[in-house]
Amino acid sequence: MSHTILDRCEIKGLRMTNQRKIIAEIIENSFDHPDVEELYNRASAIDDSISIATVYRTVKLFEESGILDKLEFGDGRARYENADREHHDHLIDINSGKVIEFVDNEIEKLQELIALRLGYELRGHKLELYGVPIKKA
Amino acid sequence: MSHTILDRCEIKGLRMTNQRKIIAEIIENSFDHPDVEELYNRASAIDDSISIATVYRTVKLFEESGILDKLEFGDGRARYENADREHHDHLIDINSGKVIEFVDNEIEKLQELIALRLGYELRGHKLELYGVPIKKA
DNA sequence: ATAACTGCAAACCGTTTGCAATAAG
DNA sequence: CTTATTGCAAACGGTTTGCAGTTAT
Repeated sequence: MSHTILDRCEIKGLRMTNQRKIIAEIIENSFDHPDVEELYNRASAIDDSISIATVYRTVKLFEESGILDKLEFGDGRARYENADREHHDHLIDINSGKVIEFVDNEIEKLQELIALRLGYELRGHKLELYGVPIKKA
Repeated sequence: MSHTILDRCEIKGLRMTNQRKIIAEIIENSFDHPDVEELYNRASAIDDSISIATVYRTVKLFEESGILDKLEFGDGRARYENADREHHDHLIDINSGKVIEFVDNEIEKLQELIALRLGYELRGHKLELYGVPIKKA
């Protein structure tokens, strides 16, 4: 990991307001997977005038700029994580909703093979294999 | 595929109203991936007194009975397909939203290996590898 | 200075639910 | 006949948006 989220925002030329800096820093230092409301709670603890609309607008902007990845775990809430990270997977405990990150070299290799296999077959569209997100195609 | 959706509903002892029969038959004969509103449109064409609330209640009931699988492609709308089908995957065209079904033996084998690998490591909870749904764990 | 950003509150959209009327067994 | 199911419309929860005021550059 070379640059912070803030760094990368500035490199992209995004106008860095106080609110955006706070949100960037919170995500930078969050190793769980807070949804937007939780981000809003954490941001409010630092600056209680921040609005949830701004949190929504900010994570959307950061995602569109390739700075964050949007995660959808099927519970109706979006989560965002730093896009500049080593590849890893997520396990979702269906009972508790808890998200666990993990890396498994064996699985890593298998995913690599799936991506390769798909990349070979696809052309012309940006596609995603449901379940196994493929970076490009 | 041995039994129709209707058959399996009756085996489960579900009370089969006209509305439910219509919805069951529409899903049985849909080889695209209609969302709930599209199911409602197709059902309305057969019986225009059917309400969208009933469609929602019915697909939920069928899913809870293990008759349908719920698919979430991250566009905010749920889709349902017959649970009694050979394993297959879905490709989502990120530009058009179109869903393409496919089977690839090579990928099939790799998924098998991932499931095996995960099943070996997990215990106690029903878990899902984000991206690669695992039937049990 | 001025264009982009913010907070607020209202709107949005997919989904769920309370209720009185209806239909399945 | 009895209980589950329905249609309707209102409510819900996560997210987006119009607007007037504020802030970064």
